[in-house]
Parts: sequence; structure tokens; C-alpha cells
Amino acid sequence: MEEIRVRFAPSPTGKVHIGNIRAAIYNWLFARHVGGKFLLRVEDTDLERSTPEAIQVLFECMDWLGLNYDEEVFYQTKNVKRHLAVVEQLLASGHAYTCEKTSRDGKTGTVVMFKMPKEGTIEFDDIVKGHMAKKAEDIQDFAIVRSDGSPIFHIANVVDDIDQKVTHIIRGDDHVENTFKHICIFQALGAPVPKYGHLSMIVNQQGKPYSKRDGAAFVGEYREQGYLPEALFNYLLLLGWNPGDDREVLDREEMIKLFELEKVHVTAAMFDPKKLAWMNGEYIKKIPQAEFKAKVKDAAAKLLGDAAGEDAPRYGDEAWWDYLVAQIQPRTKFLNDLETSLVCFFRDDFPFDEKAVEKRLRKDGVKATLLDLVERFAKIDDWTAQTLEAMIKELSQGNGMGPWVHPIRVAVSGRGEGIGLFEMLQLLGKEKTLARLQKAADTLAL
RNA sequence: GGCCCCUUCGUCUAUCGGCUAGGACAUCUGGUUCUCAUCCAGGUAAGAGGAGUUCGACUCUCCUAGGGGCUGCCA
Repeated sequence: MEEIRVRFAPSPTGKVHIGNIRAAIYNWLFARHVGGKFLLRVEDTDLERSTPEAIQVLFECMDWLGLNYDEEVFYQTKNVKRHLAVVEQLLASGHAYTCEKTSRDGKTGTVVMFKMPKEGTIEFDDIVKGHMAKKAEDIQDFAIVRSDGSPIFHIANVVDDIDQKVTHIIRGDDHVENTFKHICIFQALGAPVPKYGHLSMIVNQQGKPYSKRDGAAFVGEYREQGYLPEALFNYLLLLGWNPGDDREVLDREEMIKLFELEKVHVTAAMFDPKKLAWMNGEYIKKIPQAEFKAKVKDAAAKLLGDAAGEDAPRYGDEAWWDYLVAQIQPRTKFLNDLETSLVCFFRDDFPFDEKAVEKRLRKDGVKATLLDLVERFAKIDDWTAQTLEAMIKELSQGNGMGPWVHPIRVAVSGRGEGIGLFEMLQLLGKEKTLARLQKAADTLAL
């Protein structure tokens, strides 16, 4: 049986965005599902707009998402001779002709045009859109070689697909009209016409298709914001496809096993950052403890920076790290939040949230409370969350621990939210806790 | 303008003619809790409009409206 081969063929004219990368994801999944080959082709024939940086960014994003390709990257510009040879062939067979033309930007010159059939219907069965048909007369002849002699997308694309033996072309909806043209080229060349599947667009919150102008559309942006590649991958997959039941969070193996191009939606889907954020949280919860610990340590090292050594609380004590990770991981939604939630453990110059200070510390009587706590805490030898909680419980006499808990939290962490207070105090240790309570009483509380 | 495609809760979607229209995110309410988050329980919320086919239509057909794509010496 013939090997199934698909390709992702972006043009490196800007940073790869989520619409493009979803096409890559669907191609990849399709190939893995059927046991075929997934190829990467860089369509860099637009010399004026293609950049090496964009190509580099493309590689990084694909690698980040785990979109591995099976053969060496194919650069379209390296196949120019073949493109032109094929054009000669078309010229000779009467499927193409030269003509004087004036371009949009006013350049006049001789280009090669592909001659479309003048009658009949061009049709194909799109794997996602179903049967497609168009009258040949509705499609005009189109240029395939520029006046400077360079091949244009249409011819380069088709010739490369022939050369790479591509069997299924899965690409964006914006190419449907091209498909009618390309089919004619395949036929003029006597080459087998591949199967097509056109993917709907992803639209932004305004309902408009994503373009390179949408800042947040750049794939790398999500990485920088602390999204996990698995979450983005999973979310993008769900935008226009579902396994047929209520499952949404799927691992890579399940995706490969369940993915079917036929079930991909025809309609455009709106990108919902909130659901992506939720998905990210789901994946963060699933990170193995050891792996998450490494991320926490990385973030800690970054925080320590120049202050390293000085503020380091009990490094090397793995039990301490494990306890910290157990507290932090379940309430982390973005990797980037780590810095904020960890800073109070690693720096004494952590920032104070002005609102929290106002609400919890700048209140009459708080100073006395804090000073009282310094005295009481100083007497505690068994510095554990349990002991500390028992002590505050006793102080509050069942009337709610709020009046003690809130000021302490802000005094030692600078924030009004975070992990459980007593766990936090245990992690900080007695010495730091006392120092911070004292400092807050002296400088912030009333 | 022309050609092509699309239309279920705010959003992503399930439904292969029988629907009291299901799930997820978001949102709201209640519970748990020292905060935030989590977690648990529950609520609000949809078939663009109109004809037709049919015992029966969200599902099939047609029309209208709305949205999108293409209409380059871009890809």
C-alpha cells in the first residue's frame, strides 16, 4: 500500500501564529494516526518577506510543541530549477503562456500564466468540507512565474508536493480557491491529484480571523506567558475537533489514536483564552512532582540571583522543597505565576501589595497584635503548621482566626493570598517569621 | 460586484429524523476553608428567520438574513 505523506508548509514571512500551528498539529496527528510521514516544507519563495528569524522561530515553536517531522526540512527556494523546468514543460504542452502584465504595484513585465480550462467543472471531495465543485470558467488564468523569472507559489507548491510525494494536503481554509487551480496543474502535469482537507479558521475574540498582526496569536507568546505546550496543543486540537465523547483533556497517545480528519469541523472557531487557561491548570496539576520541583527550583534560583546564599532557607533539605511543592503546585495556573508565589520564601525584600497592606496592616490595633504574636511565637519550639494553627485557634477562641491570620499573612508574604498560612510559616521558619512580624509592626502597622 | 463555504447556550461542542436539546469553559448561588486557588452541590443560558418534505425536523430541501474565504508578478 502507498505510504501516506503529509506536509506542513508555512511561509516564513512572520512569526508562526496559532492558526498556522493548528494546521501543523492536525497534519501531525493525521500522519501519526495512520502511520504515515509528516514533513516540514518551508515555503520561502517570497524573498522579500521571508526571514531567517521567522524560520528559526518556526523550528523552536514546533520543537516546543513536540511536532517532530520525519524527513529533512525541505526549502522551497532550493527547488527553483525544478519549478522552472516544469514551467517549460507546461509552456511546451500549451498549458501555459507568456504575457505582458502590469502588477498591482505598477511593475510591467513578462510573466508566465497558467492556462485554465475554459469549460467543465473542477471538483474534489474535501475530507473535511465534503464535495466541492466549481465551474472552470469562474477561475481566471493566473501567473506562475514573475517577470524577474522566479516561480510563484502555485507552481512551486504543486511541484514540491509532487516531488515530496505528498498524498494528503491538509491546510487552511484560505486555500480552497487555490485548490481548484492546483488540481488543474496536477492534471496538466499528468500527476496524481492528492486528497485535500481544508481546515476552518480560528477567529479572535472580535470574531475576526487571526493574522500576524494579532500579538497574542504568536505561538511563542504562550510559551513566554507560562503556558505548557501540552495545554496549548490540547486546546488547539479541541478547537474544531472532539473525540466523539465528553473527554477533553487527552494525552498525546489518545489524541493519535482517536484523531480523525473526517470529524474536523467545517465552521470557524473562536479562540477562548479562558478555557486555555483552565486547560493549562489541568496540565500543571498533572506535572510529575519531581518535574514540578525542578521548575520551582529554577524559579527560586532566578529569584535568589544576586542575593543567593544570603537568604537561602535550608537548601539541600529535600523534605522542605517537597513540602513547598505540595503547597504550590495545586494552586498554580501559569508557570509564570511561580515567581510571584515564591518570592516571599527566597527574598526578604519581597514586594508588598499596597491594597493588602492597607486592608490588613494599617488598621488600629494591628501593631499590638503583631507584637503580641512575636512574643507568643518566640516561645514555640515545635515550629510546625499544626502547632501554629492550634495556637492561633486557641487565641481566637472559636471566633474566627481572621484577625490574626490576615495581618500575619501580609506581614510575612506581602500579599493577601497564597498557600495556607501555617504551612507558609512552617516553610519560612521561626526566625524569618519573627523578624518579618517585628518589621511589619515597626514600619507598617498602626 | 462575482464565485465558494458556513450558521446549536456568551465560547468550544454532542446530537448520524424521536429532545424533557447533553458536556466543558465562562458566569451566578450555596457548601468546605485562615486568604486566594482547589474541591463539592446546584442554577441561568442555545437550534439565525421563513417556507416545504414527514406521523414527527436541530437534524433533509429551498429561500432570506448574517458571517467567512477567494477574486495579486503574497502564501
